Amino acid sequence: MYIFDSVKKEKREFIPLQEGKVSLYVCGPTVYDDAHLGHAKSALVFDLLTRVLSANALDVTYARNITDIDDKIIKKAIAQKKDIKDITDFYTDAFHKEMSAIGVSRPDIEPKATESLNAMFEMMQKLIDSGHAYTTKDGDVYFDTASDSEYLTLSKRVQDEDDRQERVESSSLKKNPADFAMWKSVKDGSLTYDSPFGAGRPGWHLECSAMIEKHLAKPDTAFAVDIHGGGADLLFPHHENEAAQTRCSSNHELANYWMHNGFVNIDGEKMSKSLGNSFFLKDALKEYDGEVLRFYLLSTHYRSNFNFNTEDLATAKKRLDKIYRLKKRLFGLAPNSDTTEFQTKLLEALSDDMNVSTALALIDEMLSNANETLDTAGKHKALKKETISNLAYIEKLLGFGVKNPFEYFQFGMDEETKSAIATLMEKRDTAKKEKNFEESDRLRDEILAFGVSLMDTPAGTFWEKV
RNA sequence: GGUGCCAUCGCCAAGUGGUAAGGCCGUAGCCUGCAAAGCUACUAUCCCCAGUUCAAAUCUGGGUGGCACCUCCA
Repeated sequence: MYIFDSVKKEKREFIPLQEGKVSLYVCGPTVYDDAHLGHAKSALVFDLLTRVLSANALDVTYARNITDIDDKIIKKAIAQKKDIKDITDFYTDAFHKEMSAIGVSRPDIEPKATESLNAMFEMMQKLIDSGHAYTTKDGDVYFDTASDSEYLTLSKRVQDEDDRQERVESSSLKKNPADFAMWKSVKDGSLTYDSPFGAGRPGWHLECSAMIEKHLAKPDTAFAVDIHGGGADLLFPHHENEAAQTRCSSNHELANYWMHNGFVNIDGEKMSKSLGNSFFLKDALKEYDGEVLRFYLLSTHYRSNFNFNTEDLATAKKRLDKIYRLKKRLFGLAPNSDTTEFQTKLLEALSDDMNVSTALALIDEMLSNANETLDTAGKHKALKKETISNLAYIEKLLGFGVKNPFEYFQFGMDEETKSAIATLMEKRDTAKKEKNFEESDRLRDEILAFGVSLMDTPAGTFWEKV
């Protein structure tokens, strides 16, 4: 298994801290709004990673946090006159449902900020005690970046006087403009959390470091976790700050391997809330099967920037369709348990820093071979079983082709339409048997008008939604 | 301004020193009552310039053009 380490900037062979085991931590969503395609991409990438690691006989412990304490949440709660928990519960639930729709499994551990406060307090106290953090007279707690000689080594930034962090966190009580808040005291009372440092709320970076320490870190290893992942934008300042907190409060560095996934852009522009061009997952799921979105978002290498457009999405669907058509041809057969050469190669491709492109090329090749064999020598039972087993392997490893193939091709069609189509198909069948092709073609046109395509096969006639 | 990434067929996209995977689209053919699906065949020398090397899309230098981060952000 090879992983591109985005801090060392090179592909490295993956060697776990503990033999046979992997700890993976990924920065999850802040639950104050609907998930967009970018959240989906990130979740998908690390979902695939866990599958590939597992297929390499590694026992993966995967944690992804839910940030349910945040200024934006508080702001929304005030604006909508709701409880914070109502908002965070709502979006957490929506997130889970949408992730499930694109085939993303739940992580093994899903810590919430609200449930990790004690771990955060502990870490803060350690940092204060060791001189890496300080309290201001306003009651804020800041991380003292000057106290960490390794600060900025992660993102390889150069500290300059024009540091932009100053612009935003302009508290004059900070020792250094680069210092970041671990605890922000709030005086108004209502929407705060109690702590040994007074009422307030934690800084965003703190929760990840604290959760990792609490849920994943082993005391005697050089790194808290094997792999830490997240979106490319998180490298600085988020991961830099996380790394500093962990480094200064424990005896290990944060992660042995860092993985950052590329961005999803729309029409060449970054999708972001401030630009107002977010494409929400829930909207995409109304129009497309979640698995199509999964296939599309995963079809480009995870580190590349991804430019979303519906034409490419349609192309991705066509490719996924081919998997399902083969599945349809072999429907009802049970797989055998042999490991085929195809499966070995597929895993090999994905084990090379998740080279999905090569994997897809292998799949297309397998699909062609199988179809060709089925066209010419349709009776070969062993070959059919082998193909089914290959398809099952693709399902397991990539999550493609997991649905019933007939239902897959009927995505979004209501029962009324389906039965109307069925009626017309019966009539067409009768006309065909009577060799009344004029009538059968007329009926076909009528069926096609429902936005489906029709295919006559030896096993009968099937329709697919276009 | 600082830092970093990228530039491969009409489109999407692998390949990171040994002579360009795959998909979509297109064309031709097989199959089909006709279609659809499936199958077969055909289509690029890798942004530009210079250099290193027996050999470069792949390394180095210089251009040009995109993009990202430096502020909450997947």
